[in-house]
Amino acid sequence: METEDKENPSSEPHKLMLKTPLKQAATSNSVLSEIQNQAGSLLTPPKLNETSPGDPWTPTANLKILISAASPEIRNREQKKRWPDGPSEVLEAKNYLHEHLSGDEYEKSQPSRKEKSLGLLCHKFLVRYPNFPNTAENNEICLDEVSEELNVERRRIYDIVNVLESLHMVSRLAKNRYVWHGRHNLNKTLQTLKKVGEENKYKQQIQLIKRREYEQEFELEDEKTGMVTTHTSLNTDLCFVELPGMEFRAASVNSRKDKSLRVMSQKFVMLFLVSTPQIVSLEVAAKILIGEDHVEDLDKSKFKTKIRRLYDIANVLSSLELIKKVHVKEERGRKPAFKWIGPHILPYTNPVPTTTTIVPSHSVECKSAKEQCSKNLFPSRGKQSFTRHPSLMKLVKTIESDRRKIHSAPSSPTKKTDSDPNPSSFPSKMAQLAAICKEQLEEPSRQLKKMKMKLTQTTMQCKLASPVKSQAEPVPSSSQTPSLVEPLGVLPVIHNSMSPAMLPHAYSGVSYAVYLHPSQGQTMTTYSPTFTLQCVSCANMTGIKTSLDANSKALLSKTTTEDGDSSIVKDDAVTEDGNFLIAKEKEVTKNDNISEKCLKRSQALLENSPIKKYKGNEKNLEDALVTLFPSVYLIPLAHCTQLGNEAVFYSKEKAAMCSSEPGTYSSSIAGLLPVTTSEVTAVNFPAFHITPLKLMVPPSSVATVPVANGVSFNSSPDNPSQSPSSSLRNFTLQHLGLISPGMQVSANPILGPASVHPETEHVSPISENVGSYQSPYLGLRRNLPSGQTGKTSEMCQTTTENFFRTPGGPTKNSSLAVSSDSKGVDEISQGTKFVPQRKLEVSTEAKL
DNA sequence: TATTCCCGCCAACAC
DNA sequence: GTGTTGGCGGGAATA
Repeated sequence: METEDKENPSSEPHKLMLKTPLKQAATSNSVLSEIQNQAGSLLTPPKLNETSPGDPWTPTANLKILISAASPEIRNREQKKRWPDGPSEVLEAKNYLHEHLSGDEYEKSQPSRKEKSLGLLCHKFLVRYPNFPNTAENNEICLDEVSEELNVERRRIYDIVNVLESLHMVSRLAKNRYVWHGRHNLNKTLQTLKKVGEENKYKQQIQLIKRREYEQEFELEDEKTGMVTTHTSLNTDLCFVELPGMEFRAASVNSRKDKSLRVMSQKFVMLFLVSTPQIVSLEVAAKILIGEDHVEDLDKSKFKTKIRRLYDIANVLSSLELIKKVHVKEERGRKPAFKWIGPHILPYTNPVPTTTTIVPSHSVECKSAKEQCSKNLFPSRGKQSFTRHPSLMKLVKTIESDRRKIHSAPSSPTKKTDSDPNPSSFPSKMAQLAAICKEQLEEPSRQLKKMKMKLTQTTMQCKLASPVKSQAEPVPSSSQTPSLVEPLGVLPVIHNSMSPAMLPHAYSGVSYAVYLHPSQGQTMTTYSPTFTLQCVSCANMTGIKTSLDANSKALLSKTTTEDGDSSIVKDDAVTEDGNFLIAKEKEVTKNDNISEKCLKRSQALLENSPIKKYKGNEKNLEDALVTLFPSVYLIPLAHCTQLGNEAVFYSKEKAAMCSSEPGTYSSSIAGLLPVTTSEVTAVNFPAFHITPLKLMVPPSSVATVPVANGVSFNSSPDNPSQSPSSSLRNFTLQHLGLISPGMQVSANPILGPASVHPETEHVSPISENVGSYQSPYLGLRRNLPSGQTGKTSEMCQTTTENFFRTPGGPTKNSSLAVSSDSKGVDEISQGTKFVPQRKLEVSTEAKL
């Protein structure tokens, strides 16, 4: 039963005409469709119901259309009517008419697939409406009308509208009627989607899938099919994400939402927003979407169907210029993928009192910011418009709570920092950690006073060296000099990879807060033993294993642009709507010259490690995902203080960019501050020689203080032998004063030799201290209940993201400079790079 | 051959 | 019962 025939009588002839075997007729229709569209719906039946009995699709009507299109009068009239900014459109129509009416070609040519593609149709659809419509005006959309004007089945309009609705560019008013919102809500929607995507750990899912793919490539006997297995699905079962005032009113919202195109679209977008680089292959997306739809039902046909739908969605998103098609080349061939070209959304960066963002107060801010999402999802004013999945409700509640606390002025960490540089004013947990550090280092309380002084000093230095400016500066190579800040000169400092904004402060002897970003738990940044800075989660061995695997996959899946750039970081930091920073997607690519054998070998080593026993324990894997805290940030406290009022923070993006630098060997998706061995020694741990090291560790990251270089940093994934127990042991021993802080009990018999970085030979003992120093916290972290920490991690995410945003906003340019300028490290480390990867090539193709 | 995705059947749902 | 909505998959066009 084709209901369209019933509900849209006038379309029936059209439909029949389309079905006609006569090529010419079909061509005419197609051309007419184009003409109608490009000319601004020249015929524009007011409404389908009001369409004149004279069917527009009769030959006579077609002729009228052509005449109308060619007539300036009619065109102008219609243009005024429908195209406020239509001159260009009229020109297009002219060209189109000229192109199609001046010859026989168009009659001979068939309407190609492209002409009828959903993407083009969506483009036509979008052209009809302004990006930012005047909300005061009537922006209603009649689907019948649109389908009529665009000369397509209404079914196709549904496809478009569903995707647009998923982005809240339209919302349903009533049957057959929608209201056009344009891009007014787009950023907010993307922001929300990103948050929800993070909450649902899509990033981890992607990595899990990639990891399994990788394992399959190496013929792990346990793997049977290429399909996603249950452990790849975190079973979040997302429902449609709403925005206030845009509650969904679709008829089938309750029954079909699970497989709804709009929900799929949202999930698809989430994948882009949470992944780094923001390239998502259809295969991975399909697996994830299927996974959430109960993987047990998965079969080939389901997969194919999902792929089809993803194509539909992707075409619309492409028309919206949010994504573009690329191809990911792998060993096995080319895979279709899409790359996010829309705004880079930094979740919940909407104007927040700057005084609330510097130091994350663990108990308050770190309850995190789902509230924003929640408020977006569910306006407090009204009732929910449709049944929502319980899990979503749960999520929303948490979000609401988090947001409330983020915006809670009294808990503002910045305030404390600004008003009182005294470390004692930090949140209690931070203070405790700092105290632990002090104790471990056998540094008396005088260090605090010293730190105060240095903070003050650094504040002045910060004023001299604008963080924003410095961020924008290219990072000098190893010879980089701390321009405005006097290096303490305690230890040699090599800045081949450090953020320029941080360097001066680093040299200034500023105390650094070591922060591990909880939101990047899956993005273990190192696999190579030679990583100079490694992020560690020793919460448990499972965590290590999982993160290692995930990271290896992340590395493997690093994409390289078609031109073969091995390190590309783009930054087009802009602001949009003044609401939040939008940075162009950063593409961080890894070196291509690392053989997979190395990876395999490393994995084999891993397999031999005690971690192996966890393999196959899917539950553990999932749990581990929650407990990973791989990213590290070194935050000059003075810097933070200084920048607090400027609402500029160190961003994980920045860190991630830095991490892309060869010298860091870090995953592009990891947030870390790339430092060389020397940097770590001299700068990042001034506490050992200069100022107290202050650990600002959110509750979720309590135990993770991963700062070290290759060898000394032996609790990293590349050192599987460094078990949590080892870390705990070291910490305990050190804490009890049984061993010195610089001592490290554990050894790395497995990867140790391979992990020797050329520079590590010159590593001072302090570096080693660093390595051992962090272990205690890893141990502490391990003691935390995984569930609790995982949740806390999430809750802290938003706050920490804000907090650690790079001064001056996204400053990936500087990172780009870093990449290009840091040849020293590159050269140094090249020989020992141990970055496993599966080379992926991304080639862009202009879809339309 | 693989990828892409148009097309329309037809079922769920609302009225 | 009628109309709306949209999941779904065949299969053709395209690469």
